[in-house]
Amino acid sequence: MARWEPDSGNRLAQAALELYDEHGFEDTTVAEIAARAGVTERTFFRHFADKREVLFGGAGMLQDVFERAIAGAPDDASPMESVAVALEAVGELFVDRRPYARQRQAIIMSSPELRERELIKLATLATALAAALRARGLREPGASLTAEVAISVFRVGFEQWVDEDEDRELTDLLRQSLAELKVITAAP
Amino acid sequence: MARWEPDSGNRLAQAALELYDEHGFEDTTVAEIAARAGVTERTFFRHFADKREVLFGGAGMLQDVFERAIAGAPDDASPMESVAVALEAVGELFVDRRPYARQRQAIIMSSPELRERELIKLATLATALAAALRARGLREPGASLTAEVAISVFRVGFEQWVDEDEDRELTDLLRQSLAELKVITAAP
DNA sequence: CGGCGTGATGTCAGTTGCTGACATCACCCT
DNA sequence: AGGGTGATGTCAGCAACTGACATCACGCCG
Repeated sequence: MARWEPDSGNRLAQAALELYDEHGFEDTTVAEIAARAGVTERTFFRHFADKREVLFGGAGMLQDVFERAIAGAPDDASPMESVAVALEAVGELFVDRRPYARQRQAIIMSSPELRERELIKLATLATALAAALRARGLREPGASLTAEVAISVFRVGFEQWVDEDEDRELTDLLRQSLAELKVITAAP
Repeated sequence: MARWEPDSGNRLAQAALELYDEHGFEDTTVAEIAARAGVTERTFFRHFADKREVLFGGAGMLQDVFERAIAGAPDDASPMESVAVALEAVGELFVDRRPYARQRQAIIMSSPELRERELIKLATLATALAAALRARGLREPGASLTAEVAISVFRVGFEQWVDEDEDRELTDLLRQSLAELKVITAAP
């Protein structure tokens, strides 16, 4: 018999999500999370760098999909075309995830500390995208600018998807957000 | 005679800047900052919400200039034209400030915690810009998208200005960054 | 089969960021 | 002259995080 229940990392993440939802982020203590997961506070900090990080386990996957899509776009695709390709791929990633995304987003938006963490994750993502675009031959500052813009389009579309009541697909909203951007920047 | 030396807020900000520069952000303690400024730790927290905030006193002014410029742009200016106007105004704000901006930026970039704070300041700024654009009649999601893009252009230009060795004006780099954006989004 | 390294966890003590409650006292206004 | 006020000091305390060391099931190797 195992000395401890397995999967303590996931149990901690689940417990944290529940408690942040029930009592709010600031009013839940790491000790409470650990207790609900059946481990020690120290164990929490062995799995997650800090109290915020426990909500951002999926960031790596998002970045992977984004990077791979950029790298895999047709060789002759323009920067904006490769962004469009990437946004399609990312849209797929969230299919059927709206309830979870909504709960998580509500928690994040309720706490400035968590918003900060979310922002740095997106900024890191933008940095990775810029590198992927440079690998395709795009130069600075165009690469960074394109990457930033891609993230902006993603963010605006994503927030709409999470907030709105209708059941439009994320992919649709991302396409629409991108189209809107082109209209705006094309105007004199 | 005054009971205490005046201007403790500024003294604290100055002491913090020095110490963050000398020993690094993580390795300086609020007690040290307070000691150098000749006050108590408690007084530090009366002036600044936390250890990071002491570096961001200027954020309010930046936001003011941005908002006023958007609001003051010609009535018939397109969204991108009002962004251009705002970037001009903001460029002026930093004239002769490069040494300070450089030192501060080096400190911020050296610490993830400080980068997070910087990002949320820019995000707040973007929110304010979106509101200013809506006040001019622009609708969502165009307003948010335009605001985000304006911040991206600012950020990319600003970082170039801080990093590069030549002595180009911030205004020039912002104009160039904006032009680059238009090229990118205009391509198919 | 038995010892032995290993990895995940527990235990404990300590530092630091940050907060609430209350005291002090120069200054200003009346 | 007296009372109010604002900026500061003092103190106690919680919670986030860290380093050092102990424990012990498991699996490998001889």
